Amino acid sequence: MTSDDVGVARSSSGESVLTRAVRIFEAFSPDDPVLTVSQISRRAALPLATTIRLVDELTRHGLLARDERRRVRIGNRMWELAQRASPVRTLRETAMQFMGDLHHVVGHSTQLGILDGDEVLFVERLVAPGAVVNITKIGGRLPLHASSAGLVLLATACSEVKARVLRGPLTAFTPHTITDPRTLRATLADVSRHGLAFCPGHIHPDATGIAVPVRAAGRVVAALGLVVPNDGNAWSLTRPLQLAGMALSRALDVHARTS
Amino acid sequence: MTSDDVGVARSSSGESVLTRAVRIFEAFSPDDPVLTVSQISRRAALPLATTIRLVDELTRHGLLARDERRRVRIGNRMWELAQRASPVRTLRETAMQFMGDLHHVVGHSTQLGILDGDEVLFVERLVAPGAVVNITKIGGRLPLHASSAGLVLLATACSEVKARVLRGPLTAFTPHTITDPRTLRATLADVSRHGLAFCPGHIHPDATGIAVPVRAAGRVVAALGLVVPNDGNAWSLTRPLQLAGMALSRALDVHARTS
DNA sequence: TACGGTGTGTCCATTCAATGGATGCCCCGG
DNA sequence: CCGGGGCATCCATTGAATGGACACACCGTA
Repeated sequence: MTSDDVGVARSSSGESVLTRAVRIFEAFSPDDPVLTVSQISRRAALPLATTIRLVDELTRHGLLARDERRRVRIGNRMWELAQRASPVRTLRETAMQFMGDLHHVVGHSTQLGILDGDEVLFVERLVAPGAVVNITKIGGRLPLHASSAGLVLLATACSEVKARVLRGPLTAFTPHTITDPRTLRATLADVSRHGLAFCPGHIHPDATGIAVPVRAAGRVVAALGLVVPNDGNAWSLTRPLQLAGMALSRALDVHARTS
Repeated sequence: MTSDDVGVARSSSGESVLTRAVRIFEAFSPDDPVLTVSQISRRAALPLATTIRLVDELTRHGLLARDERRRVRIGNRMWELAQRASPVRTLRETAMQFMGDLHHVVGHSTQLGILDGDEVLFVERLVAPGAVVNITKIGGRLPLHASSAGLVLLATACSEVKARVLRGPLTAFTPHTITDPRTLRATLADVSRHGLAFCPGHIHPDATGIAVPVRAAGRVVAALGLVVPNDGNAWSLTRPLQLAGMALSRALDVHARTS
């Protein structure tokens, strides 16, 4: 075992290729969209030789791409495959015009989120130039209990998700973040009743999040939200937001009926 | 061989797992966003057992998702990974406002395409309600020689791509599609000189495509285009389009400098 | 009730694609 | 000239992946 262990490979570490591929993709982030193979190897905790082979193959498939310096970035084909048939696509496509209108009228950051896992996944965002701080990003996530969009989605989520979130740790972003399960449960009832979530300072002290449900065929499929300054005027924006949410919901129904 | 060949598996057909996974994703299309495992198995030409195993694992990673009837669709995580660090994201994000403005002013379908492989890949589109026929889709592709956006991108593409397209078959969509390599070469020179591609009826008899280059740091990174009715008014829309293209180019430069 | 068709999922002996340490190359800064 | 980092290839080893057979569930028809 120790004597003539010149042996080459003691084979794998018990992971599937797909797992490793996903880890490679996860190595990228908005802050590091371009990586060297070595960086990927370290971040994904994969042997260098293995990383090189996988990156090579993913590149051949167009899921990754390499620039002139042989650095690696995510390939356009990846985007294309994801875009092609994802439910996100149709939602985004019809939502955009309404978001544009809303953004134009209220002049604040507008965003659209869906429930994925136990988080909100933001699929579209229109930023107001010089707007309040907004940590949301397209493709970004926020916990369900802390964000206005999250509360809207959680209020109509299935009981398993509700139970998990109510049980799980309710991490605080600010002193105003809801961290008590009983408060959360009461808030959810409120949100359900009014069809509106109003979250002053829950995520950032200077920002208020407001969100309304977006329905398709009666079921809540997304949350449409605004991020506005944390002043007394926030409430006046709830009406336009609600109208926009209703308009989008109607458009989704029409779209579904004609296609 | 025939007698006791009760043997189970004669193992693989010499394909990597990743190749198969990509084929599974390619089985989906905008027209069939939801498939059964059997359908995937047939379309991807994979044994059923293998398909089930791979679909299972991809689902565990969130790259695929299954509905209540156990049918399969592309998962949100796929979209998220692609979105996160793809160059498409930043381009789309800054382009959107300018596309919105342009769309608002001219009132026709507006689209943004990039060069990927030897085709245009459209990354964003704003449709005019009741507009001319427009076969482009977000995430859709068109050949370089036939579309206005394609000509803009081809005019500034590297010589290898140019050579391949000029050599390759130039398929016709209508009698107006450019199919002669010499005409194509001349047109490309024109497009380069004027910074504009004007394609009446090249793709559809009733539609005119117009496109201008979008530059970042001097290099052409995308093509901004309009699809308008095939009447005499099309030319009057070139000026606004050119302005929008220039505005977007400037915004990309500023964005690059500040980030 | 029986029956064919279709979609789904599990089992498991077989085996080849995947593995990763070793080696060497190139480039850069000291 | 040397050390360090990134990149890439080689190749003996092996376990993850394979896919035919089997079994179950469902549905409309005979």
